[in-house]
Amino acid sequence: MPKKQRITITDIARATGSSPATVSRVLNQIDYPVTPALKNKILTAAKELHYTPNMLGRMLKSGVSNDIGVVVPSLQNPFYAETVAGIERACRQRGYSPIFCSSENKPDKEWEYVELLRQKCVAGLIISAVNEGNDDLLQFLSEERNVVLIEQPLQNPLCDCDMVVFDYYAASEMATQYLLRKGHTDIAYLSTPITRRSRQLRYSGFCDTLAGAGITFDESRLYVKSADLDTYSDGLYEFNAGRALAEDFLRDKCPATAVFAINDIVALGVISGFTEAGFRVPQDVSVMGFDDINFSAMCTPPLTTIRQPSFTMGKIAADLLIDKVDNPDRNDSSTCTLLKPTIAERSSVQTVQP
Amino acid sequence: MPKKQRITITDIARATGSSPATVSRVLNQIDYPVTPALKNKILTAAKELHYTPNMLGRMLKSGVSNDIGVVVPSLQNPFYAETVAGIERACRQRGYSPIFCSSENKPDKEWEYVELLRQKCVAGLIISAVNEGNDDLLQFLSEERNVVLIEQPLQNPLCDCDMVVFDYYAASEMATQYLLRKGHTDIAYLSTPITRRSRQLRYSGFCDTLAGAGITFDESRLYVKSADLDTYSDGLYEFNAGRALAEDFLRDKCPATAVFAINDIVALGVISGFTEAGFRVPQDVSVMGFDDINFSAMCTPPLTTIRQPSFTMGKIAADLLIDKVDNPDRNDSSTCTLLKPTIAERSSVQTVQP
DNA sequence: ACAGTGATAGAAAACGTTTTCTATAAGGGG
DNA sequence: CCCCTTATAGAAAACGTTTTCTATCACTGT
Repeated sequence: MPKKQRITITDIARATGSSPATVSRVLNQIDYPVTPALKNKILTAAKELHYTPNMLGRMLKSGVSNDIGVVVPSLQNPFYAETVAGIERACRQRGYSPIFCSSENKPDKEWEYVELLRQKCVAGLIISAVNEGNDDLLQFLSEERNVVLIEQPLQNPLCDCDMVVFDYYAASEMATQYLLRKGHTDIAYLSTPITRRSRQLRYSGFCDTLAGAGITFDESRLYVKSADLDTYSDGLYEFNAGRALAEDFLRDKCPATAVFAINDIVALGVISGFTEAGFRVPQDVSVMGFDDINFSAMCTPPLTTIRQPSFTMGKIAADLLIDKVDNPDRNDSSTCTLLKPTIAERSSVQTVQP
Repeated sequence: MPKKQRITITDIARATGSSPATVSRVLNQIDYPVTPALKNKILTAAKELHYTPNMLGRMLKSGVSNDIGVVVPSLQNPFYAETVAGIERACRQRGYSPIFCSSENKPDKEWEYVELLRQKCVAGLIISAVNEGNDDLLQFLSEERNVVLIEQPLQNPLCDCDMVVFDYYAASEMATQYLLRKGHTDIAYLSTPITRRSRQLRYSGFCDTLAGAGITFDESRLYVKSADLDTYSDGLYEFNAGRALAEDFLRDKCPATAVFAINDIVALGVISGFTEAGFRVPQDVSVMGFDDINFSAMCTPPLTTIRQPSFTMGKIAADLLIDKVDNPDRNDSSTCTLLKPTIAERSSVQTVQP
């Protein structure tokens, strides 16, 4: 802030008749002998002049800021909001500041932000990458040490960097098995386009589990509703897709006892569509969500869904990254943490009536 | 990032046999005569050496970063998530980067972040202040030029700084009038503790409007549920309060035809509580929300509520702030933008049956 | 008495920019 | 032929730190 005049370390040196070097040493509590008298004089001077250190100077000297760059698709999506909260928690605890950027799922924006953060000399970077991103990004991820990839692995196997990702396949397996256990053998899969890797994993986990139970998934039970990506705003885009999917489903005369939605927001849209058409959830049809965003516990009926520990993911990723940042000498090979899902059993899935 | 070795402006100067000064001038497209030949040589060198500017150096020189500090209570609360999205949009458009901090509604954290952001030499600050904050903060807000206060005004009238706030009183008036128009004369007010100024305004708007219609609000219809602030996590705290409030309300034998909730999340909790007890919304009791978070459109029944343009608020605040930052010479007096509410009429409020 | 040591503190360099100031050459007007 | 301007470009200072390198003491042990 361009105040009247900022107090610097040199001002304090002048005021106390000492030197910037000594002031710096005192203020940073560095292990260096300074007479208690002078030390006190400096400390009180700093206090009464209202000295605030200028991080810029410090950073320039050391070449690295104490910021952690974070690139996620959106801060409005509650799923990422939780992740980001976990990241912020870990960063603040350890003396770092996160800088958040919303890529809006656009590869070019994503890359733009990565470059911006690099210019700001962030100490490290956490990124939930748009599917394959761009080539520069892939190269960057492989070359750069202080990077952690979160949420989903990239498809490109070349890219080796630290990752903290969900076990989407296992999660989907778990959900499907739950539905089977509840007696559902006729399950529809409702989704927005299955493009991101995380979605492919979910879908195949679903199909494979059915197959394992001796059920071949009838492709006619796969409902996919595309939508204009330009209207992307995490607000209602997926919710509306869910409503449209519900319509399609009902137009086919409700051909299943349960519906597995690609995520909670779509599930909410589906429930909305069903309710509006006079179908009750779960009495007439069960709905299974995916993610367990906060609101899944708040809606009516509360959503039975797969819990992804997104806060934890953020926390772990940030802690891992900061460990690397704080120990620049250590040079372990990349790790890949796979986060296990749990089931949040609530009221939108019912045991099928014989 | 501590890469092998970062390319600096000096490297380019050396590579092209010129000087840092000239390189800087070329790269920043400053109006200064440089022979086209040299200019080109520098530009191509910069490109093939993969030069990335070091913002730190630039900032140190100018004394100000191109960051905008933002302090809000929470990034998980969808209300602030939207605000923050508006702020990010405006900042990026104009070449600034927002730095978000979650105060968690704690005055000491709030102040801590303000100080941190000052150390980072942010160009300006946007803050949604916890009620009265602390004294240092009040002084800071009055003294500092590049600050914009959002969401709610402070109680202390001394504090003059730019503001972009909601007209909570008018909003509450509007909601109450809507309920009256729908035939509700017996309205209960369900709230978490009415501490923040924004809540006091809402409550008095409600009471005054009733009084204006010749109805004196019976204090027994005011339900307030406190909760431990330590367990504050925007996730479920207010939702659970809403559920508890619903219980209290029903224990009193549902003494009103409509319920006005302090905000949408509480309203969702109230609806959840009602539904669980077998009361239908809106057939048995109407519920009016406040804020219009995204999920209010997604729940069942969709919530009738007061729309606060939170994205717009963020956008306006950021634009205003950046205007001031970009014109350091201009020195207008403080402005106060009052954002007008609208009503989001959905399905949780019914016309009262005669 | 004298070199060696430890305590204390300042001087100066460095980080990567931007900007002011100075320097060189070329050209034009007298 | 000299002075003044203009075009061009480098030198150097500056921003606020941190850190390395010196410098001055006052001791100690011999």
